[in-house]
Amino acid sequence: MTVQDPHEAGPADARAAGIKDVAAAAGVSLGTVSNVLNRPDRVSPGTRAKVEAAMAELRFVRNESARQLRVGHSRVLAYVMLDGRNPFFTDVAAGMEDTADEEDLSLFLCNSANLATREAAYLSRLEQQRVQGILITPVDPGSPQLDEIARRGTPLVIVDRTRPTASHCSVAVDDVVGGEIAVRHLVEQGHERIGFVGGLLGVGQVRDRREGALRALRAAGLGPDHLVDLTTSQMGVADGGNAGQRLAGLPASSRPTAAFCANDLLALGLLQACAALRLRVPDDLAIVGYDDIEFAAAATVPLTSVRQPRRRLGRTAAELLMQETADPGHEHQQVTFTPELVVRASTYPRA
Amino acid sequence: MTVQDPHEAGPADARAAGIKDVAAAAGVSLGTVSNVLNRPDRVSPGTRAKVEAAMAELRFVRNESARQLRVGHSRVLAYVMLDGRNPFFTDVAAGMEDTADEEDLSLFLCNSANLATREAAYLSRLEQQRVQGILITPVDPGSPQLDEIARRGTPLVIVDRTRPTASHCSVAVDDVVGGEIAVRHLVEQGHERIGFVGGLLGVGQVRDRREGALRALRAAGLGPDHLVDLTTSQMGVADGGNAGQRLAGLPASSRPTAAFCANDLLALGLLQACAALRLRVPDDLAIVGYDDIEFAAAATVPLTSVRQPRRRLGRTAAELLMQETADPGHEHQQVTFTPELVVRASTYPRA
DNA sequence: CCTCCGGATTGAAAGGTTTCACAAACCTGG
DNA sequence: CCAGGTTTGTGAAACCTTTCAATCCGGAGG
Repeated sequence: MTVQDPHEAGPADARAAGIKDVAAAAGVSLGTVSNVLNRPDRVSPGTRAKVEAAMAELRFVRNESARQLRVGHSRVLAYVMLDGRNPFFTDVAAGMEDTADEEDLSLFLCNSANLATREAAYLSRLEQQRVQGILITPVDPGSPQLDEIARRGTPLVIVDRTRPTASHCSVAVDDVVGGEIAVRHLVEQGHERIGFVGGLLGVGQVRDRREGALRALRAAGLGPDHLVDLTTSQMGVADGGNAGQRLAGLPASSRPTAAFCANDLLALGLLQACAALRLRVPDDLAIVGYDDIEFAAAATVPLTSVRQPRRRLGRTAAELLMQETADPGHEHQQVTFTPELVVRASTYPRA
Repeated sequence: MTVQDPHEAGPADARAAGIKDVAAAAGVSLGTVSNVLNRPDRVSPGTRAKVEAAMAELRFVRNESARQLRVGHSRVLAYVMLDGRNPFFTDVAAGMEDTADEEDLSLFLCNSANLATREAAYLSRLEQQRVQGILITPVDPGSPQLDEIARRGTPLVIVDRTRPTASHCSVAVDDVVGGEIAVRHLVEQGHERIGFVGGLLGVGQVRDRREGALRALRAAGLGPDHLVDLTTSQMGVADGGNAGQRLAGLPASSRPTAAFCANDLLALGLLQACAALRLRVPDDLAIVGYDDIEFAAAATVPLTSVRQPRRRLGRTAAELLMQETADPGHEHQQVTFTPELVVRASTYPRA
């Protein structure tokens, strides 16, 4: 076990040790060192120990590029997320991490921040890196770049979006059902005039939720005129507050007794506005949000909300990706989850 | 520009085209194709066009592993963050992305989720990948793994933590000052008995904030007995609510008129408890939080909070990393930012 | 017409690992 | 003591790109 330079070589180590140096130091061949790395069971305990000692001594760090060049693919998965600052996506990512851990893969997160150019740059870089697979919540689900990547052989799964053609696996949550259970709950509480607070969210997620709301009303024998639209330009807290102002300004005869918000930020803003306007929640106005973000439960009046199985969404997406990796010729699957309602104080039964 | 297989080869393309195939298709040499890729100015417009056409035709995707093997380093930066679900870290990451964009590098995010083993796995994988540099908010800033990585030559910058020895660059925010400005503000509002709500946050961040609080009291001629400790086990919303219960239970003579919380989640929990306990904020209890997360401003009573320059923190960390990459022999720098107070309704002047 | 020059292009080496066919050493049981 | 089998170790080829010294070519200057 002789080592070229046993003294703690200066800060600038001559050159990082490779498998070759380890082999020399341990007095074995290249192939043996490689075996220690990849099939330890094929090498006798004695030599294995020698090799491992040499690796430690030389501070050997395996060169992943070389390995990858040889074997053709890497041990990493990537999730290109739409908005890294939105807790929804980080929760989805947490689910993917669960699966990645099990498979002993690394998950790298890329944040496109809703910028098509940045998304494109990430995708291209990931493809060049020959990552094992890509998970993505795309800025534009219709982008041809997604097809090209899949065609060239990198497995790709679409998350929280769907596309007309079944050219990829995808996982999503049924937004129509989400809207339906939210409003059905309100109807069951005796509400008959319901405000819908929502803006223009990409790809008709808002539209679907509204559609579900209408369906629930219809099931209760109530027409579409029982849904009062309070349209917002964005989907932030401020927009919810704004909608609250407008709602409070309606004549008592046409003012809703309950509101269904297309996401929790809107709902929180609405809640805040109610406090300012001296409207009691849920007595004067019941509120249902969407997403069940952490702060929904922590609001001054804990918020009833439609919960999406975020973590499971991520888990399933990653599992689909694994399937596709294992069998490139498989049938693409479109998995749809059903959301559930979490009832809290903001819709407790009216007195 | 002849191509082996011009018909849209079936879904299973024989084998991905390499630089060699492109060269053949374009009727030029390997080196020329490489030049088109790396020094387009060295090749005549005519041939360049030919080569580019061939690349498009063959759907050439550069093999990053091979490139990297040759040149020795990659074009990616990584941020190993402590908790991907905490908006603080994702904001820091956004700042890093700014810098990475400018340098035309990719930033990959890794979430250690506060798990030392997962962090170790990511670090080791990143080192094997020969990433250009690592940014990290470590689970344990004292971990020797960090030193080893730096010693072996991968630039590494510590984010939002400091360590005793100056063996790395680091960026952090001055928590003592943060505590000081928070409590000074409360003292200026006339409060003389102040509750400190905080748990055991890693590496004495909580300790520093408390230290700053004491300093502010001292500066106002008030002794340490004017700080009432409400210690929590964790730092979540529930813990804040819990602290609120205890606070409300104190005899009027010793009950604080204001509370300084070590983070905004605690503050929001406390706020919520106050509503339930019929304590008016800020009249009966003024509240200052820490971090100024998005929901601080959106709370029912908007929260006064200590804001850290998150994005700038990330930006600066990445810049430091760039410096270290450019000049490996440079002096490590410890950059410290100063937080600022954002005053909102939860501490408006008492009537 | 020859030389020389500079820009464009070429060809081969190098980079670190994995893989695989093969050799060596060892063991088992007859 | 040997045949045959198993376990361990070897060495060279292959993966795809970049780099750089060398070559080629067309034209300017003599």
